[in-house]
Amino acid sequence: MSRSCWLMKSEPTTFSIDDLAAAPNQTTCWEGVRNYQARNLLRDEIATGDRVLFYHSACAVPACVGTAVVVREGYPDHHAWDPRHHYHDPKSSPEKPTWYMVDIRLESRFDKPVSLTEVRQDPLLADMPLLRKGNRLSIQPVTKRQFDRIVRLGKAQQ
DNA sequence: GCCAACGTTGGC
DNA sequence: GCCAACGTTGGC
Repeated sequence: MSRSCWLMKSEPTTFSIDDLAAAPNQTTCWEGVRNYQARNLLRDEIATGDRVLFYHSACAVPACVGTAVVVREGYPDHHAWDPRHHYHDPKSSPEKPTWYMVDIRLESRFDKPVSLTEVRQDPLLADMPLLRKGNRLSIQPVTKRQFDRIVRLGKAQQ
């Protein structure tokens, strides 16, 4: 039973890896996913102990900036039930939750960001879903090999 | 700010 | 079930 690897996107203006580092226990719930494909991953696939590449999207330099570990498996995103919450969704209820989230804890911040450009230039990373045209999925599967490669590229000394 | 790609909604 | 309209994502 090996741990799976994932890439999770976040807009740094909304929630950056610095925000994760500053959070209590350097842990956060990955709230606000409102896409069914990503929801299915959160609910059914992502397990405690899985590794996560933390990716900054929609910013000046889109890049992988660190890693995290899943510390709590999929559970209902209760923010969807709160009418005053930004992520409110009337479709979802405590009886029949539509949306799920996991908790992740910071594992490492890279010495240097591994930019999208750098990922694109690396032949070992050519198959990453991140590079597929039009791909907007905010949670993506990553192979162990791809994960390890990016972690290596994020180190100051290689 | 632009725009391509994609997901969702809703009329029919 | 089809598909046009609309909203969102995210690189550039």
